[in-house]
Amino acid sequence: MSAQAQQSEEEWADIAPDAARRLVIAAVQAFAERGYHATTTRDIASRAGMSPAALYIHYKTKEELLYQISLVGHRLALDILERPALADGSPAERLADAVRSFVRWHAEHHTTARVVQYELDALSPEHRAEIVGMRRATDAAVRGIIEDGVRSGDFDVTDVPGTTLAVLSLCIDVARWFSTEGRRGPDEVGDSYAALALRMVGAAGA
Amino acid sequence: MSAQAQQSEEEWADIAPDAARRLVIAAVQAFAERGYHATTTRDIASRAGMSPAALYIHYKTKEELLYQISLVGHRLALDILERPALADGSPAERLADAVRSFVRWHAEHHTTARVVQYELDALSPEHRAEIVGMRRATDAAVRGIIEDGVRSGDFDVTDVPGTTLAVLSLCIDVARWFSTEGRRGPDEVGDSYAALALRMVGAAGA
DNA sequence: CGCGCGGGTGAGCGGTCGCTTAGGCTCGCG
DNA sequence: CGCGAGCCTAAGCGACCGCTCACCCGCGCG
Repeated sequence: MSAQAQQSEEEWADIAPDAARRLVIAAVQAFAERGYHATTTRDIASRAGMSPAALYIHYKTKEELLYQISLVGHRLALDILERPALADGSPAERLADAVRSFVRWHAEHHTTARVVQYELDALSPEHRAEIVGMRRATDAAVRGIIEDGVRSGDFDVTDVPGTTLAVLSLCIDVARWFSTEGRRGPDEVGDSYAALALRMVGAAGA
Repeated sequence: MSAQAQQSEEEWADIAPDAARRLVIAAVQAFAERGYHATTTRDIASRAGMSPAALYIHYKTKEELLYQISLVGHRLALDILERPALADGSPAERLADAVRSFVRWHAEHHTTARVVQYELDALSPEHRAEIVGMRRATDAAVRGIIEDGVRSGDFDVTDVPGTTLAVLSLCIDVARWFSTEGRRGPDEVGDSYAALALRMVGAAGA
């Protein structure tokens, strides 16, 4: 099994049965490559090694596949950001931690992240509303760290919501441009972005 | 005429005849709202107030409409960035200028910018290659300013290409999240982002 | 006046889409 | 052994897609 395929298997390990997992993995690849609307259910099924009809045994619609991907992805993103948000340590350490791991995830899983971050509008209104709620939580996690830093005097930020948005925006956009062919790997980009984020909040000595 | 419509008219003023311009404006709105693949030629034509067949009098295919939009948009983006890149003044002034006006354009014309920045993959391979070439030029413009700043000692940057990418990435992502309903207008976001960019390059006193 | 031409229409073609239906195979289990 | 549950397929339905065709209208001009 290729390293890529191995990684996909781990990422979606808790989806059963096997055929449903293969469909999700196939859908992530297809959606990331061509976008949700340009992907056909026939393409997803054939990537997963089955007939077009088999997809509908495991998922009611194509949109439900996207929802599944979006839900798991956002849950993971929220986990990644809330760990440093609730941790001990200086605001600078926690912000650096949050940005580093969030960026590393966007780089390492950039196919999944691309679907999660850029295909939101293809969700049904109900599913979309649910996901938007989770995104508010990720925003609150980062904003909390920055507020702590401002309160303690470690950060110098006048517009906290605006800076929060900018930091998150910078991280999310990694999914758009990151390529495994590029000069830097996920770890390098994560470290570099953690330093950039500290500069953006005016952390002393950054 | 609404302020929005007025702005669209100005943005595409040099496209003639009138019907072709109306089609471009309709296509930009439709592509931005639903994405290229989810937009039908019938929808574009009806927004422009004509029959589905009329579209093909002015454009050979739906993709040619996207190409037209992408080409004009990228030309404008390149203009905006190259003016401060080639101007006199300190690197800090020039970088702030470039980021401020680039961000302002992405906010003010966020519907156009969304199409220009996020529908690249829907272009034909030939058209895509041409646009990618223009994007390399925009990257070079910003990199030039940062290199000048590093050389003069005004900036403190170890990874110039990486930082260039991050600054551009931050600006481009404005098109994704900016909304006219939001708290800040294009000018406020532009000023705020210019300051953030100066911090990212470690400009003295930023 | 008649006539060509640029810009328009209604109808529709060939193809593909998301999804359904009818049926078949392969197990574990009483 | 029989038989139901779970998983899968071949075939195809109805809708809708990008795009084309045959035809029409108003206007400038010899």
